[in-house]
Amino acid sequence: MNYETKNKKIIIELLKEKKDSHLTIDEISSLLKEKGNKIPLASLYRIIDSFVKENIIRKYVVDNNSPSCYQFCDHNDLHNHFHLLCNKCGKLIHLECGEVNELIKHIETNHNFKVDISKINLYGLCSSCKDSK
Amino acid sequence: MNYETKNKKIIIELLKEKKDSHLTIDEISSLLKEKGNKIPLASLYRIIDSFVKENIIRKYVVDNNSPSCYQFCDHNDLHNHFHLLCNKCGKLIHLECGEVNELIKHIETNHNFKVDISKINLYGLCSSCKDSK
DNA sequence: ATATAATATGATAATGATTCTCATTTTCAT
DNA sequence: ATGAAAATGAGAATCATTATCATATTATAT
Repeated sequence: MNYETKNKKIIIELLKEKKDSHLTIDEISSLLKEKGNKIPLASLYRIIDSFVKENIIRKYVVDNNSPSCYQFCDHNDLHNHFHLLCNKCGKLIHLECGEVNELIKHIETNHNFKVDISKINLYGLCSSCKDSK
Repeated sequence: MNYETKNKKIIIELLKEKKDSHLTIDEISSLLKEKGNKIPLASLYRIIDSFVKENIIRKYVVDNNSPSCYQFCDHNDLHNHFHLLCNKCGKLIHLECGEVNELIKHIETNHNFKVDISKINLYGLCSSCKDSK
């Protein structure tokens, strides 16, 4: 793995520290600035994309004109992680749920398609919007 | 439903005709031009977004910097119908699979979120791309 | 059918996330 | 330590999508 450069180390440190949130590039940039590390956006994108390719960081594509989110990928707890998005209030809900693996396994064996769990976004109504309607 | 305006009728006609492919806004624009209908991009986006909101058209967000795809959504085949999209070759696979209902039911009862099955798109690798890698 | 209110349109500019360029700097293998 | 290879920083460029706003079309009430 390539943790070699100074920037890469700084970034991976931060993302490990914030492993419970999913951050946009801008948020990551701000957090780095707070710690005195000004890394330009272009570099951030480059470095984080390289981590994504190496499966060290996971990328969540929310929608086409909102920024993607990134999160440190602890292989122990992230493999059941996907997202629910409320169509009404826009809330993003992280779901840690093993049930999804049944479906993925089924699709892989019966329909011969390898589903990328990190890209799963299910749309619908969150608890509050469901009731308020 | 609002099929009322001339543009809306033209667009929905085209998308019904092409219901077996998923098209980007640019592709739709070109197809319309070929038929002698020049509808500006801004209008296309507006109209198609309204169809998406009405569940007449389905939107696929492929990745953040590639254009979204749109496809006519026939309510008659929507029961267990959702889509697989290959991240490598871009192929769109229609899947009629009841298994997904287990997951949806689970999420609704255990996580209190009402999933809209018509918006489910799963991303990953299709059979040929899976092997060719 | 006509007048008026409501909504849709078209043209264009603006936005904003992401990517590209390229000269300079840092890293790594020898 | 030295040269090749890769990473960096700064800024501009890209490009899908949205916003703006004056005009045109559609729907509603008389």
